Amino acid sequence: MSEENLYTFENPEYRHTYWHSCSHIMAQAVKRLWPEVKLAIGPAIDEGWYYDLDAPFAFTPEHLEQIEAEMRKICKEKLKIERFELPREEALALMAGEPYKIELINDLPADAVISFYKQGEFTDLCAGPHLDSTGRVKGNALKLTACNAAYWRGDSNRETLQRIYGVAFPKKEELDAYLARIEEAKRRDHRKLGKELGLFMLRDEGPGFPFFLPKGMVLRNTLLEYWREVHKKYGYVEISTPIILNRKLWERSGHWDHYKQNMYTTVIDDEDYAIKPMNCPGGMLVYKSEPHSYRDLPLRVGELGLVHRHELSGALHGLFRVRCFTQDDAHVFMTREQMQDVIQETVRLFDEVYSVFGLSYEIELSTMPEDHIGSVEEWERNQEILKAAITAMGKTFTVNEGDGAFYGPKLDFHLADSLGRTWQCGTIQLDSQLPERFELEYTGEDGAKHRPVMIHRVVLGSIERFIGVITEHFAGAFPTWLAPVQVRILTITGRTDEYATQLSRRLDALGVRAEADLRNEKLGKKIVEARAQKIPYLLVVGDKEAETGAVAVRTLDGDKGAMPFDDFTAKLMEEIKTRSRENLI
RNA sequence: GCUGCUAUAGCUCAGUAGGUAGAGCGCAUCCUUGGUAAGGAUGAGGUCCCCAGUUCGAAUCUGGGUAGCAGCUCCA
Repeated sequence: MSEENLYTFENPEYRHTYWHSCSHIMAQAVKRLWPEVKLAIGPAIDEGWYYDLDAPFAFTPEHLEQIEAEMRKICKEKLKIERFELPREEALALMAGEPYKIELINDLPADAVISFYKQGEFTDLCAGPHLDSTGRVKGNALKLTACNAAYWRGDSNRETLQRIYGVAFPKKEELDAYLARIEEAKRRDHRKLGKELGLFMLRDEGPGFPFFLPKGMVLRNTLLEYWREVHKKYGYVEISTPIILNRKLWERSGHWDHYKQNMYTTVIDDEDYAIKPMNCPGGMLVYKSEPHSYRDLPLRVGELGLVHRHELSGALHGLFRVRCFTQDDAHVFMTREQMQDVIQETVRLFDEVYSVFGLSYEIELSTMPEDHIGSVEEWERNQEILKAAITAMGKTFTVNEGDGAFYGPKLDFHLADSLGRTWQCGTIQLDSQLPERFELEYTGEDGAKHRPVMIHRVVLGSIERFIGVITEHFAGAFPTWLAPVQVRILTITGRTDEYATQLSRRLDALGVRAEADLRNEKLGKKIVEARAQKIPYLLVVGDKEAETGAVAVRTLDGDKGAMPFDDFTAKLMEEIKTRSRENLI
């Protein structure tokens, strides 16, 4: 980066510094207004900053406005921001009234440099860096966006603090653009669209257990039809394993010890059972049900498995976080030599599926967690195989230390939607532990018994979450192949009812999801309602069209004019068949 | 689970200093047959989330639940 660009907002480091200084200005404003408030930490984040505060009252939107006003004053005061360092004892003395800062200082290593930043009457413990003056921040382009709870040091056993979030830009227009983007995201919220489009619902009777409605079910089934097609192509077979299985199985798999807090359990005839939170143990039993040869490997076994997990009530969120969901699971059993090839083949399958939806992704490698089974050497070996496989494909990844499944390391695929937000959907988990626990075997070329290894993998993740993601990604306007209703025929007067019904039947015969709106309503109203339902194709049929066998086509982009019905269907069928994301008409 | 906020018609929301409720959309019926973003009239819909308490009287106040929202923690 050239010298003159260092101090522009495009430079992530400068942006970070700018927001970090904003967090100090906010803390200063809070201390001016309410000196009794204790400061915890206040870093810059991806979009803005926050500061965690311990206040004897709850901050309201009015409080936030007061703080914003004080912040603007501090910007205008153009206070010089200066760094200084202190030995530990003096640092503790300086922060005497701030218990959280004292704790932070006490936790610093003995040889740490303890630095402070001072602006006017306000001084904060901070590693920096910072802007050189509060005057650098444009007071009219900052906004405090929310106030919420956060645990001190992210520990749910410790104090709950109040976290105030803010964001700021060098220009007012940029702040407005940011706020407009937040509004757009709200407009696309799948919970709102799901209700408006009749896709799914949630009831008090089953918190976190979604109901799929007829339209949502069409979407879901269409998605699964595609899933089955792709998996068949990649050599998968499909199975289905029971929802409820005996405790002994879960003890053997390790879930009873490592996952019990999330499992629903029940007693049947005095025996403990668990409702499956994962599909793998059932899959193990299927593998073990018959002998296997090395010639059968890799053996790719898919299962659209319904799992139940007791998630914390506060974690529930529309279809993104539910308590029962269908995983598009699969287990691939293989020899050690096949591991890299299988992983790469799986990534190619992921690429194929995600590209159909126009979703890009980032890969995260999660390594050994504290609560794990298997040796450290085994974990490290498997982590290296995952790294090598994707690196050889020219893909990059970030590392999430200690976030693997209890039985093995994993690659998580975080999908970015059209607003750039990311959601974890796909995952590839490498596992040599379950084959060990279940004593899986195959007969090798040498005639001896060998232990296979396996991957657990999902592409869509949970069908529910994926439907939520694409609902927001497409803002409810699904590509035609996925749309619950693909074509709606709109009549202008009752004179063309018969023609409309006839077209509807012909589309039906072609396998197109079509319906006719014969209601005694104005055309304009029919269009408004069909647009609200995001139906991709509207066919307006009046006397003119009925006479010539034509249809007047309208898409969500507008009026496309009249064309012969057969021309329309030819293009429509092509669009559906190729699963195009663009209208071909 | 934790902190804060919220809960009124199928949906989106008004409202009441405590005296059993309203709009728009939707729905039903009637009139209207209208060419690309909402034609008109009439009508039916509510245990104002649940349970206690205070009160002559609670949808409104208080307490406790439940669910939702924002975030944290946790996660597909």
